Amino acid sequence: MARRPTILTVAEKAGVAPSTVSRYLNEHYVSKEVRKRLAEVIKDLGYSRSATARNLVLQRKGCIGVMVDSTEGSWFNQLLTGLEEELTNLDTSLMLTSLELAGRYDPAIVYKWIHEQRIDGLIVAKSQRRERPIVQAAIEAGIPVAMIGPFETVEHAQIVRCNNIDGGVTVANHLADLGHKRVAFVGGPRQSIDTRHRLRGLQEGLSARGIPLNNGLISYCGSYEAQAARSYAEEFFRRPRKVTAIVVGNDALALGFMRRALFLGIRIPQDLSVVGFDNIPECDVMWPGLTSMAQPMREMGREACRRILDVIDGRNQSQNIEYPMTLVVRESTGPAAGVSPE
Amino acid sequence: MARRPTILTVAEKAGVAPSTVSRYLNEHYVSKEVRKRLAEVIKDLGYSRSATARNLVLQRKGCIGVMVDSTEGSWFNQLLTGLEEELTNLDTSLMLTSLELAGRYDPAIVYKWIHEQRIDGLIVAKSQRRERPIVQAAIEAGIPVAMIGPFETVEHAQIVRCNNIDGGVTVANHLADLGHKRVAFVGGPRQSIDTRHRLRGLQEGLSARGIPLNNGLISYCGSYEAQAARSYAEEFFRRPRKVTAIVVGNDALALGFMRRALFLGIRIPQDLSVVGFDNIPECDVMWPGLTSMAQPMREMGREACRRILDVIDGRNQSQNIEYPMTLVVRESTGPAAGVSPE
DNA sequence: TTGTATGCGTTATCAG
DNA sequence: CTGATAACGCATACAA
Repeated sequence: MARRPTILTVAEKAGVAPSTVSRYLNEHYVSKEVRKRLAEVIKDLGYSRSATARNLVLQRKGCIGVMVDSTEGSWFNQLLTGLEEELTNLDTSLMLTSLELAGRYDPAIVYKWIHEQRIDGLIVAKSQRRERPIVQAAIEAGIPVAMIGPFETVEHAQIVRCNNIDGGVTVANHLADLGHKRVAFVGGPRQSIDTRHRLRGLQEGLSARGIPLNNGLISYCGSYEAQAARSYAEEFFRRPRKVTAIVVGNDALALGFMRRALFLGIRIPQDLSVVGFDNIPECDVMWPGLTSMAQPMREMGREACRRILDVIDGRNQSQNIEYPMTLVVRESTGPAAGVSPE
Repeated sequence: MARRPTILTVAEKAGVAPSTVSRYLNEHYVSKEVRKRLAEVIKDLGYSRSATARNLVLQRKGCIGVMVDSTEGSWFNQLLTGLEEELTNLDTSLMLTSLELAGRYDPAIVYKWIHEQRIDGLIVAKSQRRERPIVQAAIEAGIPVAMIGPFETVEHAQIVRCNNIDGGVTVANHLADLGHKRVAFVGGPRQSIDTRHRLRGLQEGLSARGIPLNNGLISYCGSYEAQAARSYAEEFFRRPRKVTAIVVGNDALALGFMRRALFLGIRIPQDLSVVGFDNIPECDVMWPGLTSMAQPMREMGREACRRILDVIDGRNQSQNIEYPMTLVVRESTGPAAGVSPE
């Protein structure tokens, strides 16, 4: 098999210097004729430049790292689609790690990436507070960082998130429109910025419609794991509460909650309407389907990539961006009827 | 910020030649004393070798491509975890593409990878027949290929799959143990090797227990999309069929089937037991949970990586490997009671 | 506008 | 066993 053509092969065949070819490739100044000739030769030869060599001289890795709590869960899946789309365009590869690979929390891999300079940038998906030191380390090492839906805001990092407050308001209006007067909220971790914003929006929205959401109706699961919501549901249905709808911190929790509710024979939405956040694909798997506020995960993933690469290429970039959420109505919400659970 | 140390820095500080350091790094012959000295210097300096430079001289890319029908769906998610674990160890990055990114079928990206020599190896997850030309192109280009659960067998590729026949037998026994005498099967595409093997195992297993599974009880959805199973369920429940259990080609289909069944008011498993294959996480989201035959996706992903890299490194590798499946019993299967649906 | 020369950090070949 | 030296394929400063 013949060796694949290099920049020298092209230069020779076109009768120009290698550096001219390089300039052409990088869209620097080249005379019109030469440009045309090169275009032809390159097509003839089927030439394409070596990313490896290019990265070597540019001191790059051609690879960005993606760090996530857990790759399980569809939240990440959708994000990945966006990353994939953008990185493929940009001819950059990916290193992936979930921090809970071996079942326990182990950020060592990411530290290794940082120290060994394996990555050109770091994307942190849904970070928690405990990941803060890693993010700091990356920033201090000069590695551009983008955070998607972070637990808390971080300086010197690109932040990509949703407008969870508006999302909460939208949910409030949806429920109010259906005639609900007594609504409960159960969040994930109490400190989670997402949970807090969603709650705040919900409160504002309900309040504007004359519906109170006082502390007695607010509680937290302590985590975003479905299991936590199942336990919570157990307790929720044990003691009678006069609510006709419940808003849950995210879909994973909402689905866990619903599952237990169905197990207990609760009818959804006749006895209780349920709303989640994130619009993960599982919302559609369940019967009844879960009404949810969607994040444009795919677009957010793409944006995070673009920003990272902008920073790498020296194009500066504003720090924050917020996407709107959109309501996806399914079967888990319906008109308020009786008071439930009884 | 100081430039990071290179092999030259190390060589100088240790008073040896760069080539000696290289040999040390690659575990070639080096005297004991020198080895010890180098170990120290390297630790002192915090040196780590540049993957880019190494790849350049070794004519590698340090990246393997992963191609999948669709990254949506948890089947892939679990696989990814395995890939991630192994690639991180091996210091190799990833390029990912689903063939249906833009909603339509577009294998152009993979052809580009192959042509531009962007990847050292290709992992094909759950290929369909239409992907055959791409796989062939990769093989002809000399790129090692590993296929996970392929639609059909391919020469010169590493094949990693499950023993679906035994899996079918296990399902048969599970249902027979529960007292089911009339069992139906609904597969994905009729030609899918997975569907065929699962059916064959099921037939063998049932037959051994004296339960017939004749053609009248066998049908196909034509695809592995949940939507297809919903339509199928619609029809299935329209005309009375005297079966107490149904085995579905995979979990995505089984969940779609169940969803429609629940919508129609069928009680699972009292009226009908349902079994799927793959054990995707959604099995646990649903109520009732779906009984399913699990594939060790994570391990299969790791194995595929290892094989690819073995081939790259010149270590030959046998071609096929088959993993056992394990039964995960949830709530969707129960004792055969009446005859359903009525 | 284009060509020349040099370096990016490794590995491999071949003497010593 | 170890040390020079030549690639690997490209980008850039500088000279022309």
